[in-house]
Amino acid sequence: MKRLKIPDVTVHRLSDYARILDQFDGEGIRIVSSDVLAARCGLNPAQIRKDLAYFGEFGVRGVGYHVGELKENLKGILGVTHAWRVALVGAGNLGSALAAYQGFLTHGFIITAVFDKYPEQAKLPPNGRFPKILGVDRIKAEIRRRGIQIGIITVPAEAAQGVAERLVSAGISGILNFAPVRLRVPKHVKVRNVDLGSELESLSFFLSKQGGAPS
Amino acid sequence: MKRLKIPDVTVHRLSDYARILDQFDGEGIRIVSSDVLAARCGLNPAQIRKDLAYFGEFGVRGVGYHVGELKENLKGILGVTHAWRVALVGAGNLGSALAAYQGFLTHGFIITAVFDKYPEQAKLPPNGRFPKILGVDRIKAEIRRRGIQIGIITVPAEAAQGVAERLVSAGISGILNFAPVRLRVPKHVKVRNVDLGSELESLSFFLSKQGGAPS
DNA sequence: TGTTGTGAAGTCGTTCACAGCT
DNA sequence: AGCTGTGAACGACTTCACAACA
Repeated sequence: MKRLKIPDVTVHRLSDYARILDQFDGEGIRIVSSDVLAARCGLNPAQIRKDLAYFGEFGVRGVGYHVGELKENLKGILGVTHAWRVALVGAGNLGSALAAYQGFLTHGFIITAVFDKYPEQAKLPPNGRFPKILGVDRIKAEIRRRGIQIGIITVPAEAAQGVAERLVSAGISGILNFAPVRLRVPKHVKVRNVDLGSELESLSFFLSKQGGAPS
Repeated sequence: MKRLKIPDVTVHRLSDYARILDQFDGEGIRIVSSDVLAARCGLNPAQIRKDLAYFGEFGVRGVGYHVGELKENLKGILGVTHAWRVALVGAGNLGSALAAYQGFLTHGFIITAVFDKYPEQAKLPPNGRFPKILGVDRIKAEIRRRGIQIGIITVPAEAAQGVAERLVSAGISGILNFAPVRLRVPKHVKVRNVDLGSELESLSFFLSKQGGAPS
């Protein structure tokens, strides 16, 4: 086992592996080879072995990997053996949807607080299982009080940097940012950007090249 | 101007450049150097020059780039000089929010049709500006009739592959996929995946390494 | 025998450094 | 003099190919 910087792409693939192993597990498959796993991910088998090699030796030569065992190992590596508490800032359309979106729960992330600049005006999630929406001025206090570790930013671009600073000063060091801006944060803070506009523009680019010009 | 394969990362950066040039434009800045632009993006200046060099020579040596001109050029390259018509499949929490989300419009993407397996049960967007939700069985006919070019998939993982196939058979060749599965599509079809769970797991990984273990 | 784990080779994207223009 | 455009150097990630081994 080596102590190296892990490439971002590797971490993302680890997520994929874990999800696919879950499926195999559900199908009653006990052992997989890197070949089979690679086919399911659309990757080269050596890629998988190299990714895993960053963290140890999980396979059995001549046999393959034990599905359940590898899955548990991956969960441990990803840090999702226990749930993380998440704060969501910006309860507009997108933010409210994420708060209501079940998808996160299965991955071990619990939205524990929701903040908005105008808590009264915020669009409420369709069901009532979510915490009351609080003003952004309460970010620092509530995040500390509730032991929240991850922040999701779904405010307009202009407000994103300010929110990021509040989150950081509240002690958060992981941010999932949906605003189309590059946040400036201390280097101990990890930011992942999700820019839906940019994703669509990327599709637009490829479609244009193929002659499928827009209306 | 060369005819090469453009790296995906380059296309994404072009989006960034276009957005930042828009900001400069708004600030009344007429000329930028690759240095200034790079600083704003957090990149190396040579990176920007290389990215642009895939498509032509847009700058003036000894001077820099004309903001408005470069911006228009980038929009042309990205294919966003005219609006694209988009279909959204899956009107659950996430899908409804995207339908209601204004962010796309500014980028020149118009959600022209929304489909769901159970159109009556689907959560309606908060405002009434959006098309009636149609059954997934009408995908092919409606997409063709309305000349839709891009599909967004926000259905559960199990349903995503089937939806992708319907979209492709309707003639769509660009898909933005929010379901956590690798879609199998013909190679003329471009798929961009947005996996929110995986993004959070990636944050989880980095937080765990830093000792900020979850609850 | 079959499949892992891994050094070496290969590929692709980034950064350097400077020639070429304005 | 200053900044772009670009070949060459570099670095990072991927794939190959095979030794190690159950």
